[in-house]
Amino acid sequence: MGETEAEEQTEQLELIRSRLPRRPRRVASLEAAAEVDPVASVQVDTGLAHLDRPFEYTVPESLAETAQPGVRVKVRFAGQDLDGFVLERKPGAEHEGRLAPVRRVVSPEPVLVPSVLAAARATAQRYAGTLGDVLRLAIPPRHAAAEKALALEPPGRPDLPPVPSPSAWDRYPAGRHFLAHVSGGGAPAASWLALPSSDPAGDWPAALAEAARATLDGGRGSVIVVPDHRDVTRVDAALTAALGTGRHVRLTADQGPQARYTAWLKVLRGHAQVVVGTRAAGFAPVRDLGLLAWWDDGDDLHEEPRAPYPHVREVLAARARLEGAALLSGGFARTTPVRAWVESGELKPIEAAHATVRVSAPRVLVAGEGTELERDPAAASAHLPSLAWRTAKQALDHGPVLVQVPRRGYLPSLSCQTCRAPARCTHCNGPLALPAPGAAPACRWCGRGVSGFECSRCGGHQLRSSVVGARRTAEELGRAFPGVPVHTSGSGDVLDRVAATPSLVIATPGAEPVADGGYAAVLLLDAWASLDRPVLTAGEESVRRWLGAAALGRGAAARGVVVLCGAPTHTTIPAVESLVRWDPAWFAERELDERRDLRLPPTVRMAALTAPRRPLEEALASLELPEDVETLGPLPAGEAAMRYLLRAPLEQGPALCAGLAALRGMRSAHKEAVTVTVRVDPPDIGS
DNA sequence: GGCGCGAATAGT
DNA sequence: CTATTCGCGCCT
Repeated sequence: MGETEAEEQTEQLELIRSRLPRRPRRVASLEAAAEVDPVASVQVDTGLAHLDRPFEYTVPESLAETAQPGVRVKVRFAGQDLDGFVLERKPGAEHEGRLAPVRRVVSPEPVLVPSVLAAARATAQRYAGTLGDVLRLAIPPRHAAAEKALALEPPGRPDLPPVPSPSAWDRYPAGRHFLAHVSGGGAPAASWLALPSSDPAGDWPAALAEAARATLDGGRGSVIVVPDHRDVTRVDAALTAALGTGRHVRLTADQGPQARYTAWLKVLRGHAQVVVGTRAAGFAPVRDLGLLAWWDDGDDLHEEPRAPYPHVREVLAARARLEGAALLSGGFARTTPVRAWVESGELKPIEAAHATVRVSAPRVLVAGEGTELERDPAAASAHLPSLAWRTAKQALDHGPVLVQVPRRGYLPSLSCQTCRAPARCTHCNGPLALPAPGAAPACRWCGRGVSGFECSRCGGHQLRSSVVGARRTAEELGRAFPGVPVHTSGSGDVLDRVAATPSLVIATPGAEPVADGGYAAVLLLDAWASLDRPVLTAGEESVRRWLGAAALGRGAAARGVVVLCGAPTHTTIPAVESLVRWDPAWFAERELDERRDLRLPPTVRMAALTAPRRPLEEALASLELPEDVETLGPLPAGEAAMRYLLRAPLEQGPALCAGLAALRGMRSAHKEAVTVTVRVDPPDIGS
């Protein structure tokens, strides 16, 4: 049979092979080593935590010129050909054994520049991760065709357009100082609270572009990181207005390999000195970096979802420190981490005077939950407070109206329709929830389905979903305002802009389209649901989303109105108050004070250690921790896994991370079967 | 992670 | 004594 024949063939083959002279274990480089600096220190991409360090190789004479620091190379490592970056060339080796030769220079392009290497190292340390992991985030995959197609030398450039005379920074007294300082080669650092502007020449993209222009006037480059693709488009347009064409590039993950690498190469080769992009752009190899800016610190898109999960804020701050560049955090709201840096003096506030705020920001009204619902049948059918309905109705005579609704399935918990008590499982008292949009309610702890719900407080039998999905809301609202065109913008289908003509725009947070001339009114629905989310950041996140939508409305001077719906009215809530007063600085300060009292991030450093019970305990036992680290837990985390939270005072953060990095190295070296996940600054820790 | 090496083990 | 397997440590 075929099988036997195949076996015989294999045997024969093996016989032949065994008679051939044995291949020497190490292929000695027949070629002489380079005369100058014959040793290269190479960061080899092994993917293994305990091998995350440089290894030395000899540089053959034929690669002497091309194997420069920063280039990609192929090297033999543990019997396989691996990729690596040349970190440096040197006359001699520290390694005492025999060195293998660099096998190939993949491309003479020095893609790993010293400044980016330094930032990547700092980032790896900050997050207890490996340099290899960070470099994978920082340097896009090579695209040979792009490398070949792009000219080596920068093209000649036209003069910069004149600087616009009313500045987008006019409303912020400290803003002009900041620009002058950057322009003069300094390294100021600031947290800027932006105000709404219906005029594109005065809005936040224009302000960021102006900052980049001031930096460029001083001979230095800029990196501007924004949360998403739509923001990139807006800032890109503003940069074109401020710099003309050819001075800036956009850098986003969704560009496709060739376009992305081409844009990145333009930065590396110095063709462009200004970059606008999403989070990975934070590592762009801009020459003579003068300014690192990011918009909307609280947007979770600024957090990289791949190990070691760095936040743009930390990457940019590290680069600013290492390169002596200015740092600018902009947003309508201020997050607690940014507030912490304001408090420590690392960032100076750039804020408008109260009088300016009153004119620029829209008027904010609060419609209580449930009140006035029944008086207007049209409002009731749309689940709108009557105040919100009347406001929208009036505003629709003057322009578009934005309705912000929470993301569908975002808060899937259920409550009693009658008394609003959280709905609990009759078996284990766990919270009831809709596992998926449209699915039957079930317990989040024991997984049992719900049959015949009865509220333990009032005996009610009706369940209420805290969140009304965007689609349903759109239909309901359409009926409440007959004859008005309705647009929706949400996950999957996001609108960039809407016209100044009357229309109803239903959007989820972060997907709100910009309206020409600003919205006549903005309705923020389900405030209660937003505030009640069981996460630490529920308050600041609510303020951020509300301000983000409200800032698309016309200012009070242009009769812009915002109605916050479904907010608790029986008590004052700081988040609500800060929106009404348009005072995000006050809220951030208050929120941070509270976190400090409770020893919660960002006033402490936290890390999560997640694994099945046994390896988790082993890992914790072998972990060498600085003195004041508290161990919290373990608590169940997902299926079959447990989680410890480690809490350290900020000054012991580096020591905590060093311990965690050592732990990962040890587990990697010992080939532990199960992975222990380490995450510094874990998101979604419960409140 | 993969591979080579040496110790341990089973087969002769 | 040799063939095979297994576990450990190293990788420049």
